[in-house]
Amino acid sequence: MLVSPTDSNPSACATANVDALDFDVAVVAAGTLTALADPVRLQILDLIRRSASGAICACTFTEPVKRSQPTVSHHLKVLAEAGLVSTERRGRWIWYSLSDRGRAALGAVDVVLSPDAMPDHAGGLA
Amino acid sequence: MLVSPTDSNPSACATANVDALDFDVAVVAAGTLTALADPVRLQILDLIRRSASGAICACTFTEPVKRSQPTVSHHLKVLAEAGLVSTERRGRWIWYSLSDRGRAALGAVDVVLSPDAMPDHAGGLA
DNA sequence: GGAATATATTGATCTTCGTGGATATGAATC
DNA sequence: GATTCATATCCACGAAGATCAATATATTCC
Repeated sequence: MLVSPTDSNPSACATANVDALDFDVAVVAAGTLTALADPVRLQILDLIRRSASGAICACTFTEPVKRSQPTVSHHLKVLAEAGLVSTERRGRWIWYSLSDRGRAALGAVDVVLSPDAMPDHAGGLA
Repeated sequence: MLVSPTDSNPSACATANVDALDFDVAVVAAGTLTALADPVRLQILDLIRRSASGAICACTFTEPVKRSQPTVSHHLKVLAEAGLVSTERRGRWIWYSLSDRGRAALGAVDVVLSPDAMPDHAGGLA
């Protein structure tokens, strides 16, 4: 617990007697957040979530997100490496769906952007 | 809604008839997530949350996060510009506390890293 | 006012990342 | 096997960010 002598000695700064969150744990968390922290990837995740069957073939993304095929492929790889999406081959195409972590992460993003937390915006991502 | 002809014509790829999430909205969301997506900043936010009074003076961070004073100042600025922390001058020092958005965001990070969403880790940040 | 000190800014370096053209890989169809 | 096509990889470039030494700014105390 941190020392916070606000009353006894208001002019003195508190000394930290607490260790910070373990750096390696923080790195893992930051890694997942980095995978989420890109507008195109958020668009991709949102497209998957709003899909009828819960899965979308990779070829579907380029048009709505207005990015080239290599760029989309790159973003899909980042999302897959972060464990946010899973893939399944169907014939000639590869279909992407949200993993459990991806669903939880997207829900968390909604919380961060909810009206309560963000008065200047309406609703979450959708 | 996306077209997903899995049964009627399994060999054909679905055509997207849906617009992606508005790019500007996605940029705002990604901005908040970018502010969160750094291990040192997660450590800082966690230190504030675990503090006794809910506020910590800036001078407290350098030691536990093992970064220089300018680096800590930079991270605090990023967090403040993202609206995740708020500041208050107390005499010679500046105290940082979590804003409502910051509290919500940290809670969301916990969700993302919860055992359910992340089987290979125990508990959230704390 | 001047010294001391807490915090912010500047400048520079190094790394990471988003992007797309060109190309490679791989699976399916004929 | 050859062709077709969906996806991935390679390569290069520009932008953004993390870091810290040096310095500036600002506030308090004497």
